[in-house]
Formats: sequence, structure tokens, C-alpha cells
Amino acid sequence: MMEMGDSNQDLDLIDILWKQDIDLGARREVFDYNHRQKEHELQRQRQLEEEKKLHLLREQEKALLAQLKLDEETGEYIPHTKPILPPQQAVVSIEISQDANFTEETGDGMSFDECLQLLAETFPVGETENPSVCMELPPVSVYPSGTMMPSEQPALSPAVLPNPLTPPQRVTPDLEEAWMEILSLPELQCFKMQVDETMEATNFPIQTSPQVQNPSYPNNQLFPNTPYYPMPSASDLKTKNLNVGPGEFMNTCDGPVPSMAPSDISQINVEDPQVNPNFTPDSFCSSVFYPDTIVEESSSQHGHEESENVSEIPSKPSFTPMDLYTLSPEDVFDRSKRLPADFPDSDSGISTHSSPYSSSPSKSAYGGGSYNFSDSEMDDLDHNPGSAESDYSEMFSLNFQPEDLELAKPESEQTGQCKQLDKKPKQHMEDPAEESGHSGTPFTKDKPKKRSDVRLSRDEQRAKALKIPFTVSMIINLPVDDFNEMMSKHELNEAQLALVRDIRRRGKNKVAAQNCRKRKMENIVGLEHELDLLKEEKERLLDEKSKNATNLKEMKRQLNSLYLEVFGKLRDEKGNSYSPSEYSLQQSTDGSIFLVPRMKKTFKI
DNA sequence: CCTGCCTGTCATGAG
DNA sequence: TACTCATGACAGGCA
Repeated sequence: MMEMGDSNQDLDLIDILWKQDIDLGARREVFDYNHRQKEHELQRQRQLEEEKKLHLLREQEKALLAQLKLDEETGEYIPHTKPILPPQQAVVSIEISQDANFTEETGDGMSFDECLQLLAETFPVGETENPSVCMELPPVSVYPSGTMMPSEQPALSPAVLPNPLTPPQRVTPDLEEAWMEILSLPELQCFKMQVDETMEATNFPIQTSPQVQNPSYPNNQLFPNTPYYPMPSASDLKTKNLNVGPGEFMNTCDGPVPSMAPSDISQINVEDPQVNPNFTPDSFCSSVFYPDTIVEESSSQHGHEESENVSEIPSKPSFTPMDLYTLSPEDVFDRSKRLPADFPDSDSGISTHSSPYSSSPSKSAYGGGSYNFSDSEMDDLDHNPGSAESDYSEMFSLNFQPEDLELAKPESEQTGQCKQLDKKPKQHMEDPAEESGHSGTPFTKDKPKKRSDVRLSRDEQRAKALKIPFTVSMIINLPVDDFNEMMSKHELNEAQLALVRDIRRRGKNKVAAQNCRKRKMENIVGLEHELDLLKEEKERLLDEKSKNATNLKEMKRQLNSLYLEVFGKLRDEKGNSYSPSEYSLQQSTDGSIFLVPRMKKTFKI
């Protein structure tokens, strides 16, 4: 019912517009011809309206009967036991429901074929012999092929179209309005809605900003609202924008979708997903760098290990025999207390197990007693005056008391004490000459002492050999100022100074190397994780691209069908249809629709 | 004995 | 300028 009213209003409006065209000087014969068609059209519309009214009445009767119950005794229809609406109200409700259904159909739920069918029903003329489509569709202007507007021309304004021979018959504004109304009818709106839905379903960014639209194609003024497809070739885009005939629709799937529809359709701006700058930047960027978990783990690990160091730093040096050997107790205590606060080695955490803090004291007690001078650098010491070894056994008392060790070691180290104890025979095995009759077989299954421990002991032994009055841990880990202060308190010769500097350098470099390797491993792990994320992202994007391509193809197919449908309804003044191979529909900047001949190479003025 | 891994050390450049 | 740190390269130990 409402549809009928709208259609009638539209037809009346078109009629009025045509009458205005008469005033504007439209040719008489055209009007008369169209007027006859118009009357015929109105007659058909009335017939359809009557049929629909009859159908509606029948539906109402059915509905009423459905709400009544046949009284078997009297043979009469009586209302149902359940409350029902009064007949008049029921009719209204039925109408509403039907309207609702119709609205649904013309809305989102309407298929494209239904839209076309509605279009055909609303404009049934011009199907075969009836060329009265000119009544509904504006008498499109026919441009000579030579005036096909190349993209270089500023605009498709008929006023500036240069052809004195056959000046383009500009569609009058009223006719334009009628044309726009036709294109904006619900029958065509459904197509727009379908296009919108398709766009939304494909997650295409819809841009309406004029600055963004067609930024690289300033000459594309023939279709200013043409959806912007960042396609590889701009020139290709230009040419295809000018030729929007139906033949190109299916052949230009990679090209722009021509916009011969009203601007509301053409406002859709489709960007190539591959070029889409909005392509999940956040997630991607967040995945580019190390995951937070890794960073947190690393930092927490560092913090934890630093705390371990903090816990163990104060206790270690104070009970080292070297300290007792050279430093006064209060001096050692003060330095040890100061260590955790201003300990500069922020990356020392990685080497908890092998850092001088953990290894130096115990190794001094155990490994130090092994006299393992296998390192070539220690050869000189080996050949050196036995004072070194004697002093060593003297200072790092072989009669070491376990209680002292436990006091000197942090709890974390104490747990591995047995392991450390087991390493001692291994050192003896490494140097059979030093074996004192102990059988190494019972300890062979135990893990031998680490090289770092051996190296530490070497440095310690060297320091001991040169009578360096500091612990290796202090030499390595003291801040520069404290280290210099400590050095200044003792008169050291060149050899001692060089050794102290080497010990400090090697110790710090060892920790640095450990941290460097740890970071390298973390980088590898992080990159592997990032690689996995990127693979997943690639998979997802490929899937999305495939879906988008499918949707775009379907959309172009529908657009092509609609184009052909609309084009097929166009008639010239004689009622003949235009050939899609010779003409094409184009839209100018102001939304006007033109029927433009296709470019012919052999054009002559 | 060979090989791969781990670790320490050196050299070097950057801060 | 000295120092510290990071890192590649090399070598030794070990399974």
C-alpha cells in the first residue's frame, strides 16, 4: 500500500517535471509520445494497484477466518477462546505486518534479483516495444564520440563541452532530479545497501573525506566520487574510469569500479587491503618487539639475580682468607656493606652460578687446593718458585673448616655445596700429578668443576702468587672509586697492578660475555616468537584477501547486472534502445548522468 | 678421534 | 683520556 503511494507520488512528480519540461521548450513530439506512454503507464499502475487491493482483501479475509472458529453446532464462525483483536484492529495489524514484511524485503533482506524485479515492475515500460522509459529516465544527452571527455579535461560540465556541431543536450535540472529520484528509489537503494553491506562485510574502510578520495587522480573529475582503488597504474585507472561500459565491468576486476550510480554509492571508498595503512598497526607493532613476557621475565630474572647477588655479596668477601690475610676486619666489613648499594655491575645477574661471588670463595677453598695450573698462562707460575703453592696452601688453608665455608656462602650456594665438594676430586683427576692417593672413581659420575671455576681459581692463584692483598671478587666488582681507593691503600708493584687490572678486566668481560650470550639467546627466542606471530598474521591476511576478492567479484557482478538493467531501459527519441557497445553511462561531478558514445578512433569533425 | 656445545678470553668499537 | 660495556672471534674443556 505504502509502496503504491510512493510510486504514485513518484509518477506524479515525474509527470509534473515533464510538464515543466514543456515549459522549458522540450520538443512537442517527444512529449506527446512520452505522454501517451505515461498514460499507459498510469493505467497499468492502476491495474496493479487494484490487483494488490484485491489480494490484500483476500488476505484479510483469510486472517479473519483464521481467528474465528467454526461452530460445529450452528455452522457459524465464532471468535477463538483466546482474546483476539477486533476485526478492524486485526486488519490494521495485518496491514502493519505486511508493511513490515515489505519494508524488510526492500531493505536489507531484499535480494538483488528482487530489486531488479521491483525495478521492472515499477518501470515496466520499454521492455520490448514500449520506449516510454524516457518518461522515467531523463532523455540522456548523447555526446559525439569525439567529445568523450579524456581525463585531462577539467570537468564534464556540459556547458564547457566543446562541440558546436552537436552541442550536448544537457539533461535539464528537473530531469536530473527525476533521474536522481529514480536512482534513489528504494528499488535502487537496495542495491546501494547491498553495496554498503558488501563493503562492510569485507572490512573495507569507507572514507568520505574528499581529500582522501582519489588523491592521486586529480584529473578524474568525470567521476569525482569514484571509489578510490590504489591500483598499480594511474593511467590505467584513468582510461578505465572513462570507459565504464558494461563490457568493462567484468573485465576490470583489478580496476576501479565505475560510478554511474548516485553519489551515495560512489562515496564508498575502497582501499586495497594490501595498501591499507590501518592494517592492524597496533597488534603488529606490539608483536614486532619482544613480547612483554620475555622482557618482564628478563627483567625480573635480573632483579631476582641481583637480589641474590645482594644477598650474597655482603657475606662473601668478609670471610675470604685473602681478606683476612690483608685487610682489617672493619675495613672489609665496611666495603662489604657498601657493595650492594653502589654495586655498578647491573648485568652481573646472569653469572650467579659462575660469578666470582659464587665461585671465588668456594673455589678458593676447594679448587684452589687442587693446584691445577693447566692453563698455559700459569706455566710461569708453575715454574715459578714454589712459594706460590706453598703460600697458597698456607693461605687457603687446606684444613679448611666447613663451618667457615657455610658462613662464607650464600644459601643459594650452600644448596650446591655437595656438588662443589664433589668437584674437588675431579680437579685431582685433571691433574694426576697432584693426586694424593685419592681414588677418583667414586666421583667420576659427578659433574666436574666448571671452567669458570677453574679460571677463577687461576686468577686467585695468580693473585695469591703475587701476593695481591684483595679478593678477586673485590677486584672485579668494586666500583671504580672504591677500587681505586682500595688500591691506593696498598703499595703494589707493577706486576701486581697489572695482574689486578687483568683480573678486573677479565672478570668484568666474563660477566659481560655471559650477559651478551644470554641476550643473544633471548633475541633468538624473541625472533622465533615474532616469526610465529608473523606467520599467523600472514595466514590471516591471506584468508582475508581471498574473502575480499570474492566479495569484490560478486559486487562487480551485481553492479554490472544493474548497469545493464538500467542501460537496457534507456531509449532514444525514437524509442530505440542504445547499444551498450556504442554508448556508456557516465556521471559528472555534479551527479548528472550522461550517455556518452564510446571513443571511436576514426572520429572526424 | 671427531664434533658440537659451553665458557672464558681477547680485541675492538661505542658511549 | 680512562673506563665500562657490548660483541665478534678464538680457543680450550668436555660430553
